[in-house]
Amino acid sequence: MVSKTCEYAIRAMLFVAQKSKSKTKVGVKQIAKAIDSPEPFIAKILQDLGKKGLVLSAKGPTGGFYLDNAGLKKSLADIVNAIDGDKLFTGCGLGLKSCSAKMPCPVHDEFVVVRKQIKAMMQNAKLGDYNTSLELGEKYLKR
Amino acid sequence: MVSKTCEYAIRAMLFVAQKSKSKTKVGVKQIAKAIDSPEPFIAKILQDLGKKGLVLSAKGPTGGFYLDNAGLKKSLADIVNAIDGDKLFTGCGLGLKSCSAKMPCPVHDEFVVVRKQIKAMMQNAKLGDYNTSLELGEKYLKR
DNA sequence: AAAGTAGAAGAGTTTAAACTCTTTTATTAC
DNA sequence: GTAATAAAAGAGTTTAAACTCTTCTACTTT
Repeated sequence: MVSKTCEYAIRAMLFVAQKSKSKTKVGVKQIAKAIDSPEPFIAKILQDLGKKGLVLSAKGPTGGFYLDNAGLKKSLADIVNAIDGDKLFTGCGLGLKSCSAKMPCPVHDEFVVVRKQIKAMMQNAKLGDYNTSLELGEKYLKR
Repeated sequence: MVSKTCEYAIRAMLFVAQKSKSKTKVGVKQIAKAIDSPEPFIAKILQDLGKKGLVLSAKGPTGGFYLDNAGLKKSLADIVNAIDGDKLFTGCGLGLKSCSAKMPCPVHDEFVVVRKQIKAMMQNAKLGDYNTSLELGEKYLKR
């Protein structure tokens, strides 16, 4: 559905979101541990997301990654778009370049419906929405 | 959503299905041309599908791949399952191994809904269902 | 039976995603 | 201002998916 890179990105961002609620910045090491991912790899991903304005960071001691209130309102769709592009939301289900309403692949209509639902679901899911359930230990970011 | 291999597989099978309606067997060369895919690669894929009982084949002159009536009733879900496995239908949206109702990732519930829809859509889409629209040139398998 | 066609099988190459390592630069605490 | 800390940046490696090539085997037509 989404790339592995994107999966790591979402999990990392959900963790950063959780910590940002209490104004805490988190380092790469802490994030990697929390989501069980290769440390240098998640560093790369977060740098990329930082460049694209989806996460804030501070260097030096007490530094780390964090989100402001605007950042907490970003959606999963924003992350997916930043990492994987909009292929998931708009691409053809059978990989055809020119697939469209005018020149549809056999399953075009069916896929349009499903893709719309995926997009809506991901646009509706905001990074800040999961803080409480993560805090309560009802939801997990690793294993 | 599905692997490129799987996209080729579905397109090839839809083409074979179309030709099988008129009891015609089609060779790899013809299939590759019809769906615009690398010929040796689609050969591999079809061999694999043949081994798994999803397509029939005959060697020698006038040979090729074809489907019987049972084969025409196979669904896209069957193809996806044979090539990509059931990851798309049952895997975790964030890549967690142990994600389940008991130990859910943050987006578990949302993904369960969407996956169910994808599965239903693909189970409902049978290989033989598209013969007429392909014949009429309303739907396309390449470009 | 011979010739030609077509799939089967296995090994091999290419490419892109996934992941790692090293060096640099910025910031803060002391 | 110095030392420690943490992210930024770039280059490099590994792995798996995507794709290719060659040889073999089976079948059908003449």
